[in-house]
Amino acid sequence: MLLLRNNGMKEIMDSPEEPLDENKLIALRRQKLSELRQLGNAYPTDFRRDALAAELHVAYGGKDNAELDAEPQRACVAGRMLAKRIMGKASFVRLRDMSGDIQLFIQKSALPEDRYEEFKGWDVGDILGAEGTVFKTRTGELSVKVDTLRLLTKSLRPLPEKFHGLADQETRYRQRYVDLIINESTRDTFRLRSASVAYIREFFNRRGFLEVETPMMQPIPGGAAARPFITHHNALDMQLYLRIAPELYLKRLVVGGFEKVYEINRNFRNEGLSTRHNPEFTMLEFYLAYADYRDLMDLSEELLRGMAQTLLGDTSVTYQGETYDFGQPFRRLTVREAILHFNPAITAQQIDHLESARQIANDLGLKVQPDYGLGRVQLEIFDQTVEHQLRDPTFITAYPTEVSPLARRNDADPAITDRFELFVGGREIANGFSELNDPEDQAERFRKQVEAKAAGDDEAMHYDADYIRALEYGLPPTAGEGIGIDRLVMLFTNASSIRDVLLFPHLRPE
RNA sequence: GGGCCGUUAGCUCAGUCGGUAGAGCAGCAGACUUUUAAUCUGUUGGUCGUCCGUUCGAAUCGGACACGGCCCA
Repeated sequence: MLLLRNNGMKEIMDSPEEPLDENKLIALRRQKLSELRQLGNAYPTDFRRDALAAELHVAYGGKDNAELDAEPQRACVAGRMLAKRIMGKASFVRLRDMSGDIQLFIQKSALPEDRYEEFKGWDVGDILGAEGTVFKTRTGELSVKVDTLRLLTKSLRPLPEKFHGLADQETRYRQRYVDLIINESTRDTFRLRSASVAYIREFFNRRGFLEVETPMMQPIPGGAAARPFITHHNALDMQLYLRIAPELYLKRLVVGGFEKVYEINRNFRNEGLSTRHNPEFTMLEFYLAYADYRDLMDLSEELLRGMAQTLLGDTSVTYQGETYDFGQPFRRLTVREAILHFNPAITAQQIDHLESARQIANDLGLKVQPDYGLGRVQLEIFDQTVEHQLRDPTFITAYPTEVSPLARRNDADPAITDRFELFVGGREIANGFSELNDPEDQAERFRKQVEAKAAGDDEAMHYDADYIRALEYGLPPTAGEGIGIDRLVMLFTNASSIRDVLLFPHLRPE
C-alpha cells in the first residue's frame, strides 16, 4: 500500500499519538517478538494451509480412529491460538480460523529438536500454522496430531478471558476485531448479515433486476426527508451532500430504460444516535416499471418470507421474546383504518376533519405546527398511537399526499397516495409506492417542499430541476421501494441495538 | 436534549460504616504425554474514568466533566 504520498503518510502516522498504555503483559510479549526477530523472519509469509477447521469436521467428524488409522489423512491448518493446555510433554491447542475451531494435539516427541520448548513460550492469541494427521482424542474430539508447527504472527496484546470473554459493550464496538476473535455469536451475526445481502442480490438478480450504483455525493440531496451531511469538493470548489437516499437517481435510470434496477448501499442522515439510528446505514432500493405499489407489497412478502425460511430455516422469527410470522399473508390496513382500529375512542368523524384531528393530536401532547394539513396531523397521530403496536408484519397504506412528495396520488382520492410502509415488531422496515411520474405534479410538490424548507422545516426537500427534466422525458408507470437492511438484520439476529449489526458503529471518539 | 445506571488489574467481577485494594482467569516460575473453563505448587500485577471539593484520612461522601448502557423526546 504505497499509494500515500510522503507527507500524507507522515500526517497519518503522526496524528493519533501512540498511546503509552503498555503494561507488563504487552512488554513481555514485545520482548518475545524481539527474540523472534533475532532468530530470523518474525513475520513469515510462506506458510500455506490446505484445510479449514469446518472442512475437517465435515470430512472426518463422523469417522472413528479405526477408520482414520486405516487411511491416514494429513491436514495443514492455520489460525489463532485461543487456548493452550500444556500437560508436560504433550499439549492441546484450540485453533480458530474463519470457519471455526480445530484442536491441535502437540507432542514433544513428534516435533523437531527444541520446537516444543519454543512452543511453550508462545501465547494465546498468536497465529500458528500446523501440519499433521487427523485423529480423535480419547474423548472423541477431532484433532490434528501435529508434526510441523510454526508461529506465523506474534500477538502482542493479551486476549480477554477465556470463559467470560469480552462483555464490555463499549470495547466490543470500539475494538470489533477483539469481539470477533472472542465471541462466536458476533461472528454469527455478521455472517447472517452477509447472507441476508447475498440472498437479496440473488432474489433480484433472478428476477432480471440490474444492480447499479448511484452517487453517494450529490449536489442536491433528495429522495427522503432528512438532514444531510455536507462536504466540500476542493477542485470544483463546491458544496456536496452525502446522499440521504438514492431514489431520484434510480428513477432517472428507469427513465433511461433500465426498467428493473436495485441498489444496496449506504445512506447518510445527520441525526442523533440511538439503538435504532446510526448516521450511516444500509438501504436496499428497487424500482420496477409497469408495476404498482400492490405488486411491491406482494413482492416484499415473497422476499421476506423466503429470507426467513432460507436464513433461519423457519418463517416465524423470534425477536426480543416475541414471535412474528412471515409465513402468513401480511395484514394490510390504511393509515386511517389503523388509527381507528387502535384508538377505539377516536371516531371517523374526528379523524377526517382538520380541527378535530388537530385537537386529538394536541391532547396526545404532539407538537402540531400551524401549517400542518390534515394528512400530516393524521400521520403524527398514527406514529404516536399505532406504529409501536404493529407487531406482526403489517402493511399500512394510503399515506397522505402531504407527507409523500414523491408518491403517486390515488386515482379516487388525491389527498392520499398509492404508498405503503411495512412494520414488524413496531418498527418501520420498508417504504414503497407507485412513483409519481407526472412531471407537473412533481414540480408542484417540490415547490411545496421548498416553501416548507423556507418556513423552517430543515428536513424538507430541495427542488431538483434535473429530476423534473428526466420525468419530462417520460418515466413509465413504476413502483419503487426501500428496505432498511440494518433493521431487517436486527430482526433476523435478534439484536436489540443497531450497533450490534454494524461492524463499526459510530461512537464518540475515545 | 432530559432521566436513571455504569466506569476498580490485560479480561470478568467483589469491595461492608470513609481507615493504605481483593478474587477468578490470563501472565510469570515449577510439575505433568489424551486435555475440554485441564489439574497441582509458588508468584507478579492497580493513575479505583478525569478534575475539584468535604475530611486527620476518599474506590467509598458531594460537585463538574468525559465515555458508555438503558429509557424518554
